[in-house]
Amino acid sequence: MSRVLNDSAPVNETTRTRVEDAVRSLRYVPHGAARSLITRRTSTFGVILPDLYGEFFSEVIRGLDEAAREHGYHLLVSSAHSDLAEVESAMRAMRGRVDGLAIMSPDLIAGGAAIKGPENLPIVLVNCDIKHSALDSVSVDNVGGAQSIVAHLISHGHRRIAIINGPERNCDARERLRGYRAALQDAGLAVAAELELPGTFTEDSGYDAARSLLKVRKPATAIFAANDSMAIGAIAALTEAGLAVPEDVAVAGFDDIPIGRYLTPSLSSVSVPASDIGSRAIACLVHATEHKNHHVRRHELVATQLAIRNTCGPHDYPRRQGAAASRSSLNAPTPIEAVP
Amino acid sequence: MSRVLNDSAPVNETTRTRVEDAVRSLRYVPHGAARSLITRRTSTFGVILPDLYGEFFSEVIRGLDEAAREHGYHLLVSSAHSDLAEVESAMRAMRGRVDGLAIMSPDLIAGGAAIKGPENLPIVLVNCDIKHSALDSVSVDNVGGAQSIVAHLISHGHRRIAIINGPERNCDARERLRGYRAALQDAGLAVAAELELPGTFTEDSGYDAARSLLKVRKPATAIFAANDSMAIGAIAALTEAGLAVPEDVAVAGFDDIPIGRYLTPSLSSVSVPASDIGSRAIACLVHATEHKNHHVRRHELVATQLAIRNTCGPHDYPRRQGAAASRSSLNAPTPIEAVP
DNA sequence: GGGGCGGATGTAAACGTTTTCACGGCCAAA
DNA sequence: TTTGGCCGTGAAAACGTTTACATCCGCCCC
Repeated sequence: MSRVLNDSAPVNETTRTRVEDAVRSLRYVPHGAARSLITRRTSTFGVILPDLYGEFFSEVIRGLDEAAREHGYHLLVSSAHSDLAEVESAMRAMRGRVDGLAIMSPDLIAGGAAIKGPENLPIVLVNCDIKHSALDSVSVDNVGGAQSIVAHLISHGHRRIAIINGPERNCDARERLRGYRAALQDAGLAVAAELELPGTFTEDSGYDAARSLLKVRKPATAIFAANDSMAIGAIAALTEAGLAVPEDVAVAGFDDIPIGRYLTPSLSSVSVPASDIGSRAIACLVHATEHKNHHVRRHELVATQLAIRNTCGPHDYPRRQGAAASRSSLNAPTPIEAVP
Repeated sequence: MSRVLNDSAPVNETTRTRVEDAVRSLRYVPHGAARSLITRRTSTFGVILPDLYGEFFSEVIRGLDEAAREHGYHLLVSSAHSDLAEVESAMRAMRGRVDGLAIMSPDLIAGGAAIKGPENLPIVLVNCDIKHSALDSVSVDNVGGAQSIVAHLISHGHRRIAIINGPERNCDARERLRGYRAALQDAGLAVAAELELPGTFTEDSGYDAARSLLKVRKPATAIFAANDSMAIGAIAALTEAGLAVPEDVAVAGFDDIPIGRYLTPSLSSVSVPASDIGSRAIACLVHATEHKNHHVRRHELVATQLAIRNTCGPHDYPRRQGAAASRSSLNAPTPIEAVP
């Protein structure tokens, strides 16, 4: 009987034990779908992912997962959705199976604008471009992160700083470009078109971009790559061309992938707390379901941190903390510096 | 009407369009739970994960996810389950929400033996210890992989080869130890207790193990670490002690984590096709559901590959393929060699 | 012209829960 | 003694689908 299982009503002690015995002997387990049908809640949040999720997304998923478990929810994942139609089809498939939806789709053009829940299903946009007023959102502070690290390069004395950009339609890439430009303007430096190179977030595209950058008349003394993979490719191209990093050209990336600290020289980058993104997305959904989706929408921006290492030059920049005593360069993660 | 949506019966063209119009105008979306209830299928597989899933597990999940999508299934994940009680509680929570279950729990002691589905729910054990006859299983060929790479070290002329082992209760660790011993015995070498060091799969434990190994009277000339993290820690301890890798001591790991190829010297290891594990687990579940769980059980072993790089010594071992022309050491993954 | 048949559609049962309602005791208060 | 409320329990409705069944109509064939 449901009353003993859920403590939903007072029940006599003798019948309680009688029911419990029966439950045990029949190996009875309540049926989730049937319960969801009448209860109108599933204790499950849906997650819609882009095609290829690498390190970053799997960290986000971990954050989602941990926070979901903490709040007593499960996760129903559905991946490989690059365009709006696919996302909508996935949303349709999840109707009646989830209490809320986290959509991660950084490549979606104006994705948030067109997304519409079937009824009043709570939806949180994770790392999507549009701050859609009807939907919650959690995003990385790409602008701030890019701006900080470019400012850091500027503080090293660099005046000609190039950027290797990400895909045009990717919102992260667009925002990092904005941050780059903002940092230049803050320092009174001109934005030069020949120093803004296209890229596709792949190592190869970083390599190609750096090579084409070497052909510019007045070469840059520093390169900001919009992600770490491209930074790694760029460094390969530079060293191949006989240039030393960071002595001849400084390099900085974005994402702070784990590999970065093991490279020689170790890669300066912008660290984004990926799992925090996931947990904050879940927090949004929990809050939304508690208010039956009648709540004021939130647009959260999670702060990045500078991960200053060796590819951006000697450490004349004031450090927040001294270098930790370490056993070897191999397993000595560079201390991370908070963005001011 | 369900007939037009599912094409389950012939329906007149005019009524079909009439229904379709209504569906569109009412923004109607079928309710998953209700459908599952009557259909007795959910198009969803459950995945039960251990607490902290790193690189390896997130790759497995990707494999699961891709294969599931390919077969028209979703994934319901539930993590943080280190003991049997927790796993069973998770299984209970999934009753009626999934058509099958993939359980990954390498730390479970004899886990498979006690696991029992509520009804006849298809279950596949992923990387668990016991080959339980009533349940399908997909596991890494830890024994074969360890045996291969230790044999490789032996082929380099090493006679005293140490192992840094993983946690006692971890089945991967136990099997890798077995493979290590088998390789030694195949080569007529004695198994020495002082060369088998405990570890916990962490970088620190590898560091500690290598340090204690240096105190042995007749030190080893090669170290096989049961995973890459410990290998990295061990290398740190060796270089700190003034020993050169691989000249003084050769080192090999297991897992082939991406960082390995970026280290200097790059880390020799055993590559396990993590995402294949996931897709084969899904294949098992699909096969099981198609046969209503009345099928002969499978116990699949996925083969590993040797990833021979620089920490195990000069390449006098016959290579299957020549070194690929590469731009730089940074982005030149060492070609992977198939296990014979 | 009637019976049978097949295509199209309406109807009702079923899935396994939760929740609401009603009922029967029982005790306290009037 | 009657009335009202409370506790415990059984019965029934509801959730939103699918499926099996029944109905109806038009048609062909005997």
